[in-house]
Amino acid sequence: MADIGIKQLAKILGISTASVSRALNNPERVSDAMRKRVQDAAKQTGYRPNKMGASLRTAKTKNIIVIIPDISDTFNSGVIRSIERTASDRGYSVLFGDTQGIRESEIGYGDMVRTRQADGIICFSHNLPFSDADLDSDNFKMPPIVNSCEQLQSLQLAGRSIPLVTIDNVAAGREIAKHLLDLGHREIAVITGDIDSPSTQQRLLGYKLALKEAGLEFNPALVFEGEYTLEAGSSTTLEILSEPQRPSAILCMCDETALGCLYTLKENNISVPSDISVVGFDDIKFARYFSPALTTVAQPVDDIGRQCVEILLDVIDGKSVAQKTVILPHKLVIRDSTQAI
Amino acid sequence: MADIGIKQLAKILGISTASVSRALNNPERVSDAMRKRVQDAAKQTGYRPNKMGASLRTAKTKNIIVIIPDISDTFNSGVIRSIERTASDRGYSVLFGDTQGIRESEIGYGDMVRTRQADGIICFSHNLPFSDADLDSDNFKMPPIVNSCEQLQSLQLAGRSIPLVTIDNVAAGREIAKHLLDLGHREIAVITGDIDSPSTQQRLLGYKLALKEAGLEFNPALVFEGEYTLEAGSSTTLEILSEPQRPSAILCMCDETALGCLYTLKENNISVPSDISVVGFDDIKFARYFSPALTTVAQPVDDIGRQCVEILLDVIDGKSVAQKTVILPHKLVIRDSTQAI
DNA sequence: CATCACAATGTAAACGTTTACCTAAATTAT
DNA sequence: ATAATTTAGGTAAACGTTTACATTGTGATG
Repeated sequence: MADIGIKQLAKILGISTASVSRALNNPERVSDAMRKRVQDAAKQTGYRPNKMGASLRTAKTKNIIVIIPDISDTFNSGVIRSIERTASDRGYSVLFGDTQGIRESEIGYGDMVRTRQADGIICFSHNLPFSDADLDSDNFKMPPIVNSCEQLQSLQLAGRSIPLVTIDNVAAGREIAKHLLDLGHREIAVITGDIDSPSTQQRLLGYKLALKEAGLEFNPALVFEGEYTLEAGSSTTLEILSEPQRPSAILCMCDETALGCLYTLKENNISVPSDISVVGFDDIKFARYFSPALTTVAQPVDDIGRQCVEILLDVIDGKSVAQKTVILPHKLVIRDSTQAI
Repeated sequence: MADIGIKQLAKILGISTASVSRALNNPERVSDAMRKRVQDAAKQTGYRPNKMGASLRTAKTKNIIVIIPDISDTFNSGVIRSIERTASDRGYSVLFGDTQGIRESEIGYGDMVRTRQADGIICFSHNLPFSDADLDSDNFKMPPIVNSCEQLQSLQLAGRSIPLVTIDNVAAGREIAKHLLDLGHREIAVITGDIDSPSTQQRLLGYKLALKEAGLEFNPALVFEGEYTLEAGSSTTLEILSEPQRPSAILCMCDETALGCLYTLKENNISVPSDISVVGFDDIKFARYFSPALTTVAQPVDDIGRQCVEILLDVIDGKSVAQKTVILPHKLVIRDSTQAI
């Protein structure tokens, strides 16, 4: 007997499809006898309800889509794992879209909720995954969506409020900069991520705040735009080293960048932390295994992922989301890549 | 105007739904005028065909599911990225299942193709994602599936042949062991992954082969079972160090393990490579940035991912897959963690 | 005993597509 | 000019569920 549908099963049992459906999905709405009979038969025949049929009828897919610039980024993949696990616990499946930062790609994935392939979106980009034309149109209805880690550009929002799960990037930036300042560092170079990204700008703001609190002048010549990658960390560090004046510390806005930085410093026989202190951001799993072990800011990866899906599901279910933006606690993790000057 | 369906669009244009569908999906089957009229109207009204409706009718979801023990494993996430990208190019979406190695979880995800949520499966486990009961049943029909990196346990297969995309793990294991032997190492400890996993066993076999070719006896006391993680690399190395006799080299079957190993050696003031040589496996992106940069075996991550989906789509499309198992070339990458004794 | 409320099940419509089949018109072949 | 073929488009069924509504039976209530 090949694959079997609800009709066949109903016929076999001599009952209606309605009863089968009820016995399986709303067991409390049928008699005990019926429930048992159907469930046994379902198991026995290997009946598996066709999700497409159900989705079509209920207009619910039980899928969520997560839109992310790079699935293989270590920090991201940690959050992704958490997202997948909580979604799965809640009966949802997760579709991943890797956009490589390409706008068209983001929009393509955003479209999947309008084609009813998913019920909602978790987005790691600072752009909404919809075309400007759509966003401007009056008949555009924002689907369930929550932003992870990156705040949206305010101009896109146009008064709309999208839930956000993140750490307090300015506080975190301020804190780790303060750590360096407390150690006596005065010339602190910064390797940023994409300068347009809110997380980068917020962390930079934190850095400036710390400087000001320490009574120091901000020196724009010390900030170097990079990317959240190993390669960028390495190459940008080379840039820094080619400057006439060498900083006593380098603040990287991402651990991968910091690890790339560490590498290049070692290549150039500059020892960390005795010659230069280095800090990162994220506390990816490799950070503590590097040598020297990296001082960094830990983000609560698992919590971020979990909260993202919980809020998203609330929005999908039409529950009002009390707290539109969730700020999770970060933590300064001091290891061996920093020392007093 | 809110969301619009094919019927409304057809009514607006005063034509049948069939024409709309054809104009959009089989443009060559309608007149130029009709095609343009429909396409314009579709764009204008923002019509997005409901995928569930289409899937139900066509019995195709254009989804594939990838089942993986840990999404955040660095090697895996590289393959995943490649999978996602090629799938996306071919018009398929990717559902991810993170199983944490739990059998029930694997089975749950495997079930998704029978509930018509996906058309096929890419599996990173050495187990088939189906219950034994199902596998034994005569009416069980194997859905489109390809295995990535891990060969299936032969007992599960029962004569079935499942496409596999991998490197030649025994050759690779042999090669990297030979590298150490050529450097004069005689006492080579091994940190394996899960001893049940075919990749581990194959690599171990390669190690034994190399030993034999060098005229050396295999010493089981030198193999330590670990896991493909940083933590396991670290803790297992501690074990090795507690043995009376210290090996001159450690062969790790995964880069994360090797990095954990490097860490613990440094903690114990054993310098690599002068005191002990260390090698890994996979060439994850961090390998070359570590200090010392890790000697390892590079796997063609992108190719593996691409081939997996291409073969899978062929199977889905019913094309006969000429080459059931694809062996992709690996490459020994010699860096700074190994040296002659 | 008649009425009512309720529980259990059945009937059939609806979800939004695609496509086999049919018809009419236009083109080509003879 | 007629028959044969092709082309363009329409009609309606089908995909597999869920669920509003209708029906039946059963025990409780007056």
